[in-house]
Amino acid sequence: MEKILIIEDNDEINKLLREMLETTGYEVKSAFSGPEGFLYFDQENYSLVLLDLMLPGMSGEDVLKKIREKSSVPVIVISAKNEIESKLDLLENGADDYITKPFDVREVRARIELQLKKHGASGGGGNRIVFEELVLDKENNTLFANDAAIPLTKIEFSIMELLMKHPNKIYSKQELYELAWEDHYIGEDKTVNVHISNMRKKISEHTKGDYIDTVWGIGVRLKKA
Amino acid sequence: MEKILIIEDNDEINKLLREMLETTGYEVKSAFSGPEGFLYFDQENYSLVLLDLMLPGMSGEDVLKKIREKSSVPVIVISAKNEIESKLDLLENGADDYITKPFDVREVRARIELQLKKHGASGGGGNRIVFEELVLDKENNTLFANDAAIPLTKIEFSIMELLMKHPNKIYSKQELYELAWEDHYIGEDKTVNVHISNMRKKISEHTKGDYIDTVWGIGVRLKKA
DNA sequence: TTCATCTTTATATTTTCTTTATAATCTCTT
DNA sequence: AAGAGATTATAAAGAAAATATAAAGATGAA
Repeated sequence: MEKILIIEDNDEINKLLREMLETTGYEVKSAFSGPEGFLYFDQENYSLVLLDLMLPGMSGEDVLKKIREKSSVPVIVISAKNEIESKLDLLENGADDYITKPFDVREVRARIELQLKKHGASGGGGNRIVFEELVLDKENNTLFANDAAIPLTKIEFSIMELLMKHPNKIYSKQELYELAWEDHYIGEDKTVNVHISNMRKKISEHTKGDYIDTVWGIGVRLKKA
Repeated sequence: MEKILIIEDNDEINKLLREMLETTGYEVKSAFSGPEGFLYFDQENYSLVLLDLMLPGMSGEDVLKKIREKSSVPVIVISAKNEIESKLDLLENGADDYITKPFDVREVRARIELQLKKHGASGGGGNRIVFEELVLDKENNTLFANDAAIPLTKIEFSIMELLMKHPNKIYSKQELYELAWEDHYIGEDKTVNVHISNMRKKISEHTKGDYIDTVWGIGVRLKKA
């Protein structure tokens, strides 16, 4: 189901949007400040963001900028009429469309559907998997720990993807090898060990523990730090 | 001076738009039927077209189609609310934006200014995409870095356009090949590499870094220098 | 033809992957 | 609880794969 993130500090407007979108069949998350919105954005994989410009904590412009550092998710800016005219370059800086207050909810819905259609067609839906403070971002081939970007190589990414898709599930080295390499297991588990070791090193530079847990004699899994 | 063509059969709305635009400083031509509008369009070079959907003589959709056979001038569609929802694909078929009736004239003005800005403010032609200090100008097949003009070849332009449309998104060489060449991937990535190499050379003559970032084993993307 | 662009070829460079060697850790037995 | 044997960890070297770039050849339009 399409998930939409609303970042809007006005309670009533937030609720209005939320109800309209839920009725239409979207899953909705509401945030009421800039930092809160960005936090949510980081934790889940949204199909679209509705973003107010005047926000407490962090301005909408800054939220947009931070979102754009990681993702090309469609963002529709909401703002007062007089604001928008001076903010035209927002659309050059990453917003996909804008809507002025006061708005008609049907108008909002139409523009959301348009953006979703556009982005769905061009195949640009960046997938993310989240586990605790780790976010695996397919669009960037990058693992984020808190806000630090940890670039992963192709194989590292494949392994991490498996582990994060099913946290706590134990993968044998044979499974990891066959799934990440898409090849048959020849009895060589040394390679897998080296990759895991390298990842641990990278991850623990940015977090307390590395999240990769060895289950002796069985395999590895993703586990709370 | 920017010339705007209004194609709208309702006398009052036409007049309202016309007066607002003239006050704002545009030169305006009013048409009241589909064929009339297209006739005017053919005779002069407009910077933007405001197009009603319900028109006598020829539907707005058809007018848009005929305009698009000749020109990429920005077109903003105006229509009743209930109409627009079923016409979302209009924007995929050539419209650049839409406005629903009843509208606020300031809203119309803002969207017109946005489109003019996007389309390069001059004449009726090309789009511009901006990323950091890079500006890609569709009209001249040219990339501007700061103010230096970097001429791009056709294929170079296609690749750059893709990269700039979704900064940070990683494109595999296969994607680049298929999208820029509009052809199927035969397993030849060497060509793509050569083009990217050539572009890097051109770009870095005028900037600190080239903005093209290689993600080893995955693809390339546009990234902050 | 001539010019510019595109593709191919060949070689250099860079990054990643695997192997090797050695150290550390765990389990199990006594 | 100590030690053997097996398993895993890590660093570093070597092999393999992917990419960069220059230059030659092919293509196609004016």
